[in-house]
Amino acid sequence: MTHFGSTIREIRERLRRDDRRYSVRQVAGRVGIEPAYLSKIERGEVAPPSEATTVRLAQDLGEDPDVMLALAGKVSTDLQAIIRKRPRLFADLIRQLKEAPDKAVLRVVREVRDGNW
Amino acid sequence: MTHFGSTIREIRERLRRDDRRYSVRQVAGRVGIEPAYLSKIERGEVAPPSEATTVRLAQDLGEDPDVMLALAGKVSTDLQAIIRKRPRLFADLIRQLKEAPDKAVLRVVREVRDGNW
DNA sequence: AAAATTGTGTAGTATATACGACACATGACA
DNA sequence: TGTCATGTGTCGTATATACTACACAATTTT
Repeated sequence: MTHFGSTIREIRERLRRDDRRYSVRQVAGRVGIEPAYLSKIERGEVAPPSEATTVRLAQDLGEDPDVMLALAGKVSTDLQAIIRKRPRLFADLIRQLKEAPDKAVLRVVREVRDGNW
Repeated sequence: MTHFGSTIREIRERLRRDDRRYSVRQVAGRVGIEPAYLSKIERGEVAPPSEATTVRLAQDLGEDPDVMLALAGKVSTDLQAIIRKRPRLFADLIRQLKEAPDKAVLRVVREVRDGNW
């Protein structure tokens, strides 16, 4: 569950192998947090950071914010806002898709993107 | 935004007109919170309660938990868990459906329910 | 008229969230 | 060999979350 920290650490260390700008200190500096805090996050000594910090961290490491938020046990507030506007509709849809294979979900995504409405 | 409290109050008072069991005290009793707390919630003096309490409250008042959670500014954790398992997929889908009319979303729900996969 | 029920004001609490500041030993490097 | 950067340990804090406990005046019920 505290998969978040170790994942961040792996990604950062991989990037660091050929770019010195990915030390704990430098990443923390760019992301706007204390190095000691990032260190603790990576070792799972503290809970994953806030949504905003997680997103900035994901961006700095070139990762997908939604994926990183998921690892942090969160769902981005903009997605939540969309759901909250039509709760019944989206609740049904999401529960419906719970067991559906990726393929089926992807097909739905494409269908909607191609605007069949 | 603190639409939540007034909505609860209206629903409860409506039910109360022909059922004495829907006083602040009795509802609070069944839901498992202090009457004073429910009173404050209804008047928007405090923030909406936790997810668990909101759901019990919705059930007691015969309302849809997802809708009540939405009014409380929340999205139920079980929906979030589904999203977090496949963040990219669901993030795409939901953002895709943001502007889609209810009709289109409903069609998708039915399509999936009828198991075209 | 007594008893019970109503809603609400006041005050306080326990736990979680989300960090910052500083110091320090170790290792790299020039 | 001195300087600089590295990661991390310790301690503290501000704010939010989610309530409880008690009391009390007003109304309702019996």
